[in-house]
Amino acid sequence: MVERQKDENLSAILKAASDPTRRAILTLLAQHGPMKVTHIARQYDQSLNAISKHIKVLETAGLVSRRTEWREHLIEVQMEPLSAIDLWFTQLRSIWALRFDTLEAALTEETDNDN
Amino acid sequence: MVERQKDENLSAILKAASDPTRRAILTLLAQHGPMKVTHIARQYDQSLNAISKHIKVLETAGLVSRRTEWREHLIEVQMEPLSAIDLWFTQLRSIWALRFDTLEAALTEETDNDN
DNA sequence: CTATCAGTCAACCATATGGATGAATGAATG
DNA sequence: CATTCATTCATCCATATGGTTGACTGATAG
Repeated sequence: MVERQKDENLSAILKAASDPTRRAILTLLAQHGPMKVTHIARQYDQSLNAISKHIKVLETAGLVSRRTEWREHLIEVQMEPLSAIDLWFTQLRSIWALRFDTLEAALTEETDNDN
Repeated sequence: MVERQKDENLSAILKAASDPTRRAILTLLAQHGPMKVTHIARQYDQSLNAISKHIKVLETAGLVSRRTEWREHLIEVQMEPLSAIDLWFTQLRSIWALRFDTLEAALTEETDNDN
């Protein structure tokens, strides 16, 4: 099913976002707009290669896109996939809320009790 | 500063949430309410120890709390810390939106002033 | 007294991750 | 032709992660 796929995507997105450097890159891109890899790398005191790898992780997760203009790669943040996190959170919260409704109903009915 | 602390928290939360098994545990707890470790473990075909470790990760991230009643540990989901993710996302999005405003402003100004 | 039970702790293992360094690529420029 | 430039690829390294199995703990049931 698509479910499994979605779950893997979500894992990738969350994992990609769980690194401080990568979050910083996303923020940077959000404020600066599309940037070259070198330009991004210059902002941090990590090697260009390290940044290049981080970008690839973000790209695999769909959090950034790459427009390659010969040797210059323009990296751009992609907000949309991040909403998968939002969706998951909302779902979880509604499951949680639902439980309270049921609990409340059970309490008012005062019928069952099995621990 | 507190900023650094918050950032580390966020990293921990996102990383904790990035594992499918751990997300499943959160969902389970959200619908069932507080559960014993053994009870949780019985739902998955991983060893009790593996689940115990997952729970500890969730606990460190603040995503679940533990009420120890002698040898029985009651694990309960904590929704509140998850909103840190929401907050981050919202901030990122607003930074992003801001850039568009500025860009738009710059463009209108440019058309006013130039040529 | 011994077995049982709920959990953690302690090793151990394979693989993933984040980082560094040193190629290699291939157009453009001198 | 040699250099420069922007990036990735290939290694290599240390540490983190997810999992397993096997003690250990300490009250209670038999």
